[in-house]
Amino acid sequence: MSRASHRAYETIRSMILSGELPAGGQLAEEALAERCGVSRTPVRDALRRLESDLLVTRTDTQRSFVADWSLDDVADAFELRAILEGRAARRAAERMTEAALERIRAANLRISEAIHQPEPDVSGFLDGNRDFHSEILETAGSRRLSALLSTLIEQPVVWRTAHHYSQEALLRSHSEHEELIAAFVRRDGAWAEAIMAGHILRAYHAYSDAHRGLAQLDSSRGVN
Amino acid sequence: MSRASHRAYETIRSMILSGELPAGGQLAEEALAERCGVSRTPVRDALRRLESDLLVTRTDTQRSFVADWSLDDVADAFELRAILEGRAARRAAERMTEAALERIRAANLRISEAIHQPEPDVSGFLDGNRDFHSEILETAGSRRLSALLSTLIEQPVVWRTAHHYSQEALLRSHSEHEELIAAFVRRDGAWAEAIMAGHILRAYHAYSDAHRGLAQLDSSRGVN
DNA sequence: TAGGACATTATTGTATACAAATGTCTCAGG
DNA sequence: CCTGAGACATTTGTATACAATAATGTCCTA
Repeated sequence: MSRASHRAYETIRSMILSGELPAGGQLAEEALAERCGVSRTPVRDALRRLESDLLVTRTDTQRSFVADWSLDDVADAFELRAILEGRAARRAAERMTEAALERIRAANLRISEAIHQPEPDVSGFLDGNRDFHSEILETAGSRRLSALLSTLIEQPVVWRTAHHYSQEALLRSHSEHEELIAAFVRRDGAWAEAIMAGHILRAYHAYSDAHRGLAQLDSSRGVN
Repeated sequence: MSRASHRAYETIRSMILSGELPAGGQLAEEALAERCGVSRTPVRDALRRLESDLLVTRTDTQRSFVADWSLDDVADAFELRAILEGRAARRAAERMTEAALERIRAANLRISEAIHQPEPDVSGFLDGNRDFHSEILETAGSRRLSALLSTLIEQPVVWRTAHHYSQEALLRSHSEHEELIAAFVRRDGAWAEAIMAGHILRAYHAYSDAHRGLAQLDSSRGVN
């Protein structure tokens, strides 16, 4: 993707993920064009793409809005992710190479370094986590599966909540990754699939707990 | 979607599905614009959309080509479809209403009429089949699941091969639909999921058999 | 003749102008 | 006070011109 178009996509996307553009808010092409410093044409491109990522929705009259993720939608996405990423883990285990295994181990090592600190480095955790999962997806070797999962991984609400995960949840995540690696070492697809599905569903509940906590905080402050 | 843009999408899509635009062939925006009778702008829209449907691929230098589906890609897509559409059937069974059941029965009745003829009406079968599956998807009530499956359902090669299915395969499909309906009547999600997964995988082999037959025919004629 | 620099052509990207559609506000009439 | 028609403002869709980039061809040199 070319310069202006790419910039518009990245800019709008990060504004949505960060919450700078609030859920449910309208996205007018011209306003976005100005904020991105490009013309409407690349903005329209970006909106189409974000729509297929389900980060943006459109009304029947073609107005764009920041997608509003209800708790049910998030649960839905996690459920599908558990199924598909489980399948990816199975395929990855069956096709695992030493080189890929090494990269996966390295990613988990970075996670370990990020979380074993008095004040956990959440961004470091998220980066390592992304690498860990995307290496597995790569090894699974199915373009379709990658395409399907790409719309499920980045969710605005989840992203913003990550900074409130307990250290315990982060440690648990790391140790589940270790178990996954053990399954890869043994090339045991069924095992890898089971662990991965459980891993994702546990992550859902970690999110759900953190989110409930935040919602409570907000309501006691009269926010929202 | 608006007039010109929609027309471009439909036109290009049907040219790809019908094989009028051969797999691997380049898609130049201006040429397509002329054939669709619109300007490049809506054509670009359409290409982006077709790209997210995986009917079109792009090189790293932004040239568009008709996606070339290898046999492995098709197998891959069917495997994912079996998983996801199985899940959809489970959810549909759990949420089934009388009204939806009636629409599903009606779709299968249309299929029955289309195939119980000396010369089966394949287009009628395909239409009824599409309705049957989309009613189930609707009843499943997951926007995400619908979005994921939409990229898996229409595959050019499969589409073109459908006209060579044996009548036996069509009859079998119809009777599997009946069994699915029985699972819906009993609101038995697990049963529905199992039948649906089997149904899709059987459809894959029906395709694969028909395709192999065609390929043999082509090669004996020196085509391709 | 092979290979590489340059010019040429083809193709895509971006900006802009205008058309079409949608949304909003006002105000008259009930 | 409500309602709806119509004018006005806002927003999106489309066409087109031009810029930027990639592909192709040509000619020169070794």
